[in-house]
Amino acid sequence: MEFKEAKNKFVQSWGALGSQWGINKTMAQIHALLMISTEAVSMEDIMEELQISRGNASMNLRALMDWGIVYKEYKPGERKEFFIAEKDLDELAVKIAKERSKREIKPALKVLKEVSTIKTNKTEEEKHFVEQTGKLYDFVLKADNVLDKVTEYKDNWLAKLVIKIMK
Amino acid sequence: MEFKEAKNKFVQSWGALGSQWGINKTMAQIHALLMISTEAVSMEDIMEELQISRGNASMNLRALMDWGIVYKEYKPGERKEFFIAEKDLDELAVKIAKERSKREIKPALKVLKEVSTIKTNKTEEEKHFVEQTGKLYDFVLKADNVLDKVTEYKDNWLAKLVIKIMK
DNA sequence: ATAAACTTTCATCTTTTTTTGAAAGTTTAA
DNA sequence: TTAAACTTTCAAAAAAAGATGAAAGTTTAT
Repeated sequence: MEFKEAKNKFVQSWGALGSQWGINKTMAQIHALLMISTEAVSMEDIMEELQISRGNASMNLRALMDWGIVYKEYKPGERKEFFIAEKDLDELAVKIAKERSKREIKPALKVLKEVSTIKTNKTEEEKHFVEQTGKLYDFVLKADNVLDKVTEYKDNWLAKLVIKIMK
Repeated sequence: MEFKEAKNKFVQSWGALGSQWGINKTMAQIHALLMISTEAVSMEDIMEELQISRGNASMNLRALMDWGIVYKEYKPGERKEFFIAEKDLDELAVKIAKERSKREIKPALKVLKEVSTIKTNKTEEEKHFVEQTGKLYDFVLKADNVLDKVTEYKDNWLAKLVIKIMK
């Protein structure tokens, strides 16, 4: 396999993986592109490489920056903006974990807490509902705490976790 | 909040959470419905409760069974099929972890291995590509191994993990 | 074997998500 | 200022994903 083919395969696959996890394909592709680039890339080049429109590139780059995993960079003398990805994988994992916790897990926990604490549990059905959603709350809360710990460890959390879990 | 409202809120929220993680909304809603049901539910009742068509119910129930988190149940005397969810959360997590590993992580690893082992790394650009995708391969491989361990522990893996990680 | 009671399939329709591109907005240099 | 060089916004178009429902398929009881 030659370089260009490999590069393309990587970008496409990363995009496909992203969409299976609720991340827009183009966003994941841009991220992939930046991950393997040695230097900051201009919007023009991203558009060219992925064959996407200016608007699309702009919006997805903004989203990546909102996630805190892509940064703007200015080159002296150059008027246009360049983009660079967070390349440290531990840092990347932490950022993503933090963000998904904030955006999705926390709101879900809020709902689970609300619905699992209704007072009117007379029937079997209602008792079971309260019990089941309560268990779910505990479970999701624990899982979220693991994400927090990941954030805390920060450097090489995965390696540390692997060592611990492997006993 | 009364029971019916809480139930509806839970089903809707679970559906929304699902779609943020690449799981079709209706599939997640059916799963939510079955999770909180004391007894097996017929397709008819699912259609009625979620206001969806027969075809939709059929296809999503099939998908849930493919994931191994919903089972068919036959009631004596009754001709129609009833459905019941895996209610043990540890078991549920294990099933999902296993399935996503098989369907998504493993294929991604295959691609990462392929592209990170191309031989023609002459330029800086190519060297960096090989290095970066190689790191990604190691990282994803380790993360996937954690999923395997989760499967191995099976009972109360999350609690055990929490204890270990909290030191 | 027949028919009633169900379930599955899939071409087509609907909804949601993503993309486009041109106008509006912003920044910089002169 | 003005205008060139860029970026952002957003209404409209396109693409992708999901839902429908009726016909085909299956199972069971008689």
